[in-house]
Amino acid sequence: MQDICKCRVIHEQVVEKSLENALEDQEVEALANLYKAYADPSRLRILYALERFEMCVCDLAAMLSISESAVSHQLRLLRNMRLVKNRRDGNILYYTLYDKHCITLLKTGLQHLDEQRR
Amino acid sequence: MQDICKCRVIHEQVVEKSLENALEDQEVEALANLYKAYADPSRLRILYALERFEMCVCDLAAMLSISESAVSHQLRLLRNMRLVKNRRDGNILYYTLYDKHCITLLKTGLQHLDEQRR
DNA sequence: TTACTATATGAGCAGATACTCAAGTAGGTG
DNA sequence: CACCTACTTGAGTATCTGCTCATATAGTAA
Repeated sequence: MQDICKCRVIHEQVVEKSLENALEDQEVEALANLYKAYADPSRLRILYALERFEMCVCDLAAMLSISESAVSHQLRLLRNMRLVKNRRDGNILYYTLYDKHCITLLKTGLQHLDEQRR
Repeated sequence: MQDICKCRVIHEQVVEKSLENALEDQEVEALANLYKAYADPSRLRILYALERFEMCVCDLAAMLSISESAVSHQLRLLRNMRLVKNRRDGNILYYTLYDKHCITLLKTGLQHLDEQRR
């Protein structure tokens, strides 16, 4: 009567066990943010290109056919996520992947698509 | 003069080569959509739980503490992306992962976070 | 048939996201 | 110093997203 919970649970044990095993809030949040970083065509192209070449902002803008400002905004996000880093040479900033395992998730995604196509 | 392109390209060769090597529009789009499917805490929890248990909509709703309608919307997205499937038993729909490699991308993400923590 | 259960679906809305534009900053050059 | 270049940043905006609510549908049971 005073139980406000409207959940009608059909398989209570399953729900309990999955709650025991569930990821922590913080971890799920961080994981979702990681995927969000990859969940945009422009950012995917940036990461994919930076695997092969060190590039500056205007190079990336030319490659993507979008404004340098737009690229810069995306790079900030990727920087905050520690997926890319930059080094300064004069007044040009050269961007590269933060480290090698940044590309692992991208390749796993491509593989997933490839396997799904069959 | 009649060249409308405003791109000032500093490293023309790099831009050319990355364009040659670039992913196709369709492929990038599909890849971004795949990551989008994983880029939400509720969906991540659903996928993570379904790796271990077959669950119905109201079980998932109870587990996530969100409405069954919300779960159903998310499941539709995951179904469309071929990440989950269902089987009917009476009037209960039991959801499972579409196949084993649906969880590969999730585990790769978790590994990424783990390596980044160091 | 009617009534019920489990789920799906469409409309609507608040918040997030990806861009543009304008202004700002850091380093180089005259 | 002034001025330029390469880039960053904040505000504004159109679109997208994830939810709620109300309604619809598929199967069960009487």
